Amino acid sequence: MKISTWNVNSVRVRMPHVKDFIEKQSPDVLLLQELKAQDKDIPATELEDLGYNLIFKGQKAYNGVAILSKYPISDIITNLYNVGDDEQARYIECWINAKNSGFRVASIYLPNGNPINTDKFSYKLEWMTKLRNHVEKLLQNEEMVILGGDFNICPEDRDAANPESMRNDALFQPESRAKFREIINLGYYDAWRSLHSEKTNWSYWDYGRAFEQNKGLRIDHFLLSPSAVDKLNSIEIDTYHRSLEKPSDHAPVIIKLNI
DNA sequence: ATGCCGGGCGAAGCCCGA
Repeated sequence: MKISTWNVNSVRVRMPHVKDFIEKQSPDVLLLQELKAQDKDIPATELEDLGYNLIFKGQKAYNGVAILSKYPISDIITNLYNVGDDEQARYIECWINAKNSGFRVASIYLPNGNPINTDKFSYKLEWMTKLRNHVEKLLQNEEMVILGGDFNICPEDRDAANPESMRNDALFQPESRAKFREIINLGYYDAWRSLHSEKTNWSYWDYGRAFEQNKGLRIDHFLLSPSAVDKLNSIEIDTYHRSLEKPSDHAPVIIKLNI
């Protein structure tokens, strides 16, 4: 089972890259973030024609998340808040009816939170509390749970090429990291760290010269429930699709599970 | 280094990202 997450920074602009990625990697499940399109402007038929069932939550200009699956989809959730409370399209979750064993998967676009000392940072922390409370409930069912997406958190200093330049960044604040650890401490495993205790790698590079200088951040994560991490076989970051012309500023992250 | 990128919106310049 191959599952990938990718912040595409506009699904309409990135469609050629998304198609190329699917042709080359053919993931069973693909989680997308930052669609930057309202529902009616999302190229749904085009994506479905690539061989996927599709669910999404769009929003005008900002955010937007989707799940593509080769297997049937059910039990969809599109909001961590009460209905009508959160208009930002940052969360979508479903059950994947895979052949032998199903699993739950979420596509997450966690708020950036910059600049700190503003309501944007407060919103980030509030949103993370909502996420924590929700994913805690998911563990109670003892299902395989796979949380993937752009978490906008560097879990540790070694998850940035230049930690000192990040000290005042919302992605690096002790409060942000503490909230992230709260989720880990519920019993979720950072897939990258589960397989690579020392090795560092980036999933995001700022536009400009950051990619050629390989100065990036590791902020796109897979968090796996105990029964899911038991099946984890590999994780890789697809830098090829960051190297193309007109790329997203994020690279796809790909995990393989023995299911 | 904070927006010098890049994208959306809407038709110029501002909001947002990390």
